[in-house]
Amino acid sequence: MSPTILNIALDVPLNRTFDYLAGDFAAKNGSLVQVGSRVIVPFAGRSLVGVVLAIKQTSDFPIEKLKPVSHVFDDVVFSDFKLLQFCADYYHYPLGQALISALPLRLRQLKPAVTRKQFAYFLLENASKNSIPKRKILLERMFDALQAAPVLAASDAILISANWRKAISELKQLGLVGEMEVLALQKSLPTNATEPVLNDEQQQAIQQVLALTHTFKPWLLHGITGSGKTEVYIQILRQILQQKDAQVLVLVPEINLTPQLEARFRSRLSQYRLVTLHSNLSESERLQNWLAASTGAAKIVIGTRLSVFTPMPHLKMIVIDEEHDGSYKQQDGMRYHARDVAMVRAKQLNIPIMLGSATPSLETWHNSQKGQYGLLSLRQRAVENAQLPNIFCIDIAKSPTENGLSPLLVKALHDRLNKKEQSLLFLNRRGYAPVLHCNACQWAASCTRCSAKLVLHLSQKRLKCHHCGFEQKIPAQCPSCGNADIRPVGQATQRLEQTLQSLLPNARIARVDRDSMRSKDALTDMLASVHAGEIDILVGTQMLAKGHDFPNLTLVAVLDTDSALYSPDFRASEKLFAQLMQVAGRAGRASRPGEVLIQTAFPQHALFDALRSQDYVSFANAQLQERQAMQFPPASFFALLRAESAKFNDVNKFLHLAKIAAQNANTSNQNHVMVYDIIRPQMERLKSMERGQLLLQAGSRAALQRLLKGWMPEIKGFLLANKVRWSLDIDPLEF
DNA sequence: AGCACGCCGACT
DNA sequence: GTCGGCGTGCTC
Repeated sequence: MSPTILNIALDVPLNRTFDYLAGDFAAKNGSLVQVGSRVIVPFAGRSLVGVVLAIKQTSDFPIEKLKPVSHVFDDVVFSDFKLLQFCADYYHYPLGQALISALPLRLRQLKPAVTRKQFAYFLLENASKNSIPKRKILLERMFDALQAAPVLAASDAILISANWRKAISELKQLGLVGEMEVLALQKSLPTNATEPVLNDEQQQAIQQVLALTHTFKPWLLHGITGSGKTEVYIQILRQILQQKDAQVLVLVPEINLTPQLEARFRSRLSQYRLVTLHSNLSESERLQNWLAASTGAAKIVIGTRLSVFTPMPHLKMIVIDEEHDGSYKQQDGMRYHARDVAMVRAKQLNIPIMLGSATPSLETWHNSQKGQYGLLSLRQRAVENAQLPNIFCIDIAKSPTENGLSPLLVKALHDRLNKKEQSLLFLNRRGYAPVLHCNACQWAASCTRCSAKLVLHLSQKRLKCHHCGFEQKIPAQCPSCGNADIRPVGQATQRLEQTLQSLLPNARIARVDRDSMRSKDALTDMLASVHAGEIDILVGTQMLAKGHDFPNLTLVAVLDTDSALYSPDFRASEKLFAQLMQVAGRAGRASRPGEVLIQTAFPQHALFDALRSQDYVSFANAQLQERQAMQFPPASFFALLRAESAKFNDVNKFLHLAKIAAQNANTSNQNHVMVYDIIRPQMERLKSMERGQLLLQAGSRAALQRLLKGWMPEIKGFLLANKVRWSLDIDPLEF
């Protein structure tokens, strides 16, 4: 009788899978090993975790050389390979690596996944606080908490003390506390489900989507900030979830998974078990939630990009909020785009998918214009009385800035201060000044490891590289010529804060950037004090652009946009427009009209025209025409081969070989793939690595993929392929 | 990727 | 004499 052979995917950078003997783990009566089982196998002298792809009787490899698997776990069955197989092919990444890295960390380890049961605790009858020994303050505090709440969940107990587990077990030993098992992370939220009144557009959108729920159908929900997109998602999903066992997946950008959003879904869809999957979870929470999704127990999964791969046996709809957001693109390893992967998943499962945005990516807009996606527009603000902000440009040629601020802007800030309204200043650069410059010899402090200038951080009296973390003391004189007159040049948030404080000494100013918001709760605390009206002027970076609503905020100023207007990156205006729309949405969300002031040297730029009228559609259509004329995405498709090494010479040689191979493949396949010259990215050197890249462009995905199919193995065969670090980026966002 | 196997320089 | 440097080559 032929032995049972397991085809297994392993986390190794090889484009193949491996066969093992099932040995003692072969299916007997009940099947012990199944497709999707997690296993441990011996591999090149070590033990690795693998996933069983197939069970079969034959192998292409000599059977006598096959080794038996060392262990088969029964903790998880991950048999949903179709999506990852597609990704492995499309992104040219080894299936095993794609598959294993889609698992929670706990499942990549050589240990069984322990799913700790969750308990809730309660005081036993007649429990008396007097039974607690003296000086056991923690026990007393825990007792008080238990007295206040009927049952205390682990998630509540941890708020009292990190040592809650020990305290609870002591209380149990004292006979004061009992425990009961509860469903993991079933937070009990009060259901204050007041149904908002929907406007016509929202109702129509919901009706249209619900008319086609059992087939693959992509929708673009295009709605300005405050138009009530979330409400549309919720009401659609509520209907979808009424199907038996149905599950839904909601993808959000990294920063958008705020407790508010989670709370809103929880309270409005409280009858369905909801789990989240994002980077702030502990590994054990992530495992619990992932397992809850993969067994079908969790009905709603809200997660960031990686959760697009979460197995969900009864997935019935996918929603992608803020679909244009760059954080959906994985920037290392398998460089997938979660929005695109979600689209494939929806197609494979034959279910609807909805992309929501105020400023859709041009790729998505293009698809909606072609009729491939159904377009649902929300043009009205759902928030009562809310008005669109007025957007003005301040021409810095006519009103020159002093320390980064034009007099017109300062006056506007004064006005708000007098009216006791809040203002927000955006400057996407943290630190004190972006450059430290010598007036005598034009020297500027730069990083030795990166091709970047060091940023001056005056508060810490240090120069820092924002790319590699390099730091040094501020030199007393110019290291190049000895001149003592070296000065900070340009504006960054710390300096802006300082300037504002001296111009407006009575204003209460707060700065929000990565430096000032180091600690875990700093941002939350800051947002609370803004809401409480304790802040007049906020100065901040990107961090402030998203999600936060300040009802009393009536002025938003944007200080430095011009570098993006004429950037070599063809996506720069798309990104800038989206960012400015988002920022503008921060102003005047309540009944007060907002004002947005943009300091620029190019007030006549077409981008600002579209922005002033909040006219995404004409902006997007104009951009699409430009892209069409230039044959840039979405009018064409890119693949980018990146390489880096300590010596640029190696990078160059590697890319040169790759280029020749691509050209040859092109002619022999009669392909029409454009192979560009080797170029260096804007950041030529990063962390002491010299970088280079080779761009391929084609009129269709198929043509590009045809070339890549033969090209990739060829590249892997180059001797230099092991000397330089390289990666392939399909549909790259950054160059 | 790792880890083993392999062939040449300075150490208890 | 051996410990260990990291070059190349294979992993079911």
